[in-house]
Amino acid sequence: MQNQGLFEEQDMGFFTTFPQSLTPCHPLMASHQSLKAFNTAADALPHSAANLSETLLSSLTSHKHTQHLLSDSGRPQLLSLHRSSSNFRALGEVKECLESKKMSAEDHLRVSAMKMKRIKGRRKVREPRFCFKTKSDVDVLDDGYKWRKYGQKVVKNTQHPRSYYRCTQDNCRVKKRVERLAEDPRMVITTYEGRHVHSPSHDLDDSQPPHSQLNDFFR
DNA sequence: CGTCTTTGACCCGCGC
DNA sequence: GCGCGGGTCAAAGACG
Repeated sequence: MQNQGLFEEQDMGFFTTFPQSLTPCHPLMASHQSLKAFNTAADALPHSAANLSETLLSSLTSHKHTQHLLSDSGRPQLLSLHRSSSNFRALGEVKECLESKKMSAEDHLRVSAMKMKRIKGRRKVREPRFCFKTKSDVDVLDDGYKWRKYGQKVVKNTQHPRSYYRCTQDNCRVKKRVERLAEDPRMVITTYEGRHVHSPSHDLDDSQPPHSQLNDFFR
């Protein structure tokens, strides 16, 4: 999907909930799924929401990690309980959400897509964004990339400030926003904006996909 | 000394 | 036009 001229790309969100006990790999794995779904969904624009939902669901079910879990759905062989449970939960929520079409603000998963909007008189391009909700004590989850904080703001009607981070890599304009849910301060909402043009900054353990694949998440 | 965080100021879009 | 609120900038300080 391209931003051309006077268009503004609007929000596309993909929320999911992860297990309470997190290790560095979990947000990364989860973001893999989210991004895969996100990228596919983004490519689906400007199709209808129904088409998008189908595309999103098929993307999730076709993803190899998910497929592995699905094929073993009776008695899954899991490399990591946390990682796989997050995959499972994400997929389950997508299905539930899409089938019931109940996507309230309380849902842990939210899928939305809107058409491109023409902006008159100014050039405004918004990077693709996606976000997810995590139950965690720490605000900043280790997603393999290095971030520098460049701002903090108290958002109206919330008692917790929102933090703004930029990827420290040169020429990489990816940003992320971190805030705590007003209704449940244990939940951290992380919003990524843009796509990385490089690999994660530190190595991951053997159970992780190779860097080329990781890099592909944000391409 | 280099890097990162903090934080007040500033910018800009939007609603009234 | 004005005020509000979200997002960003940048100077100063903290830290290793």
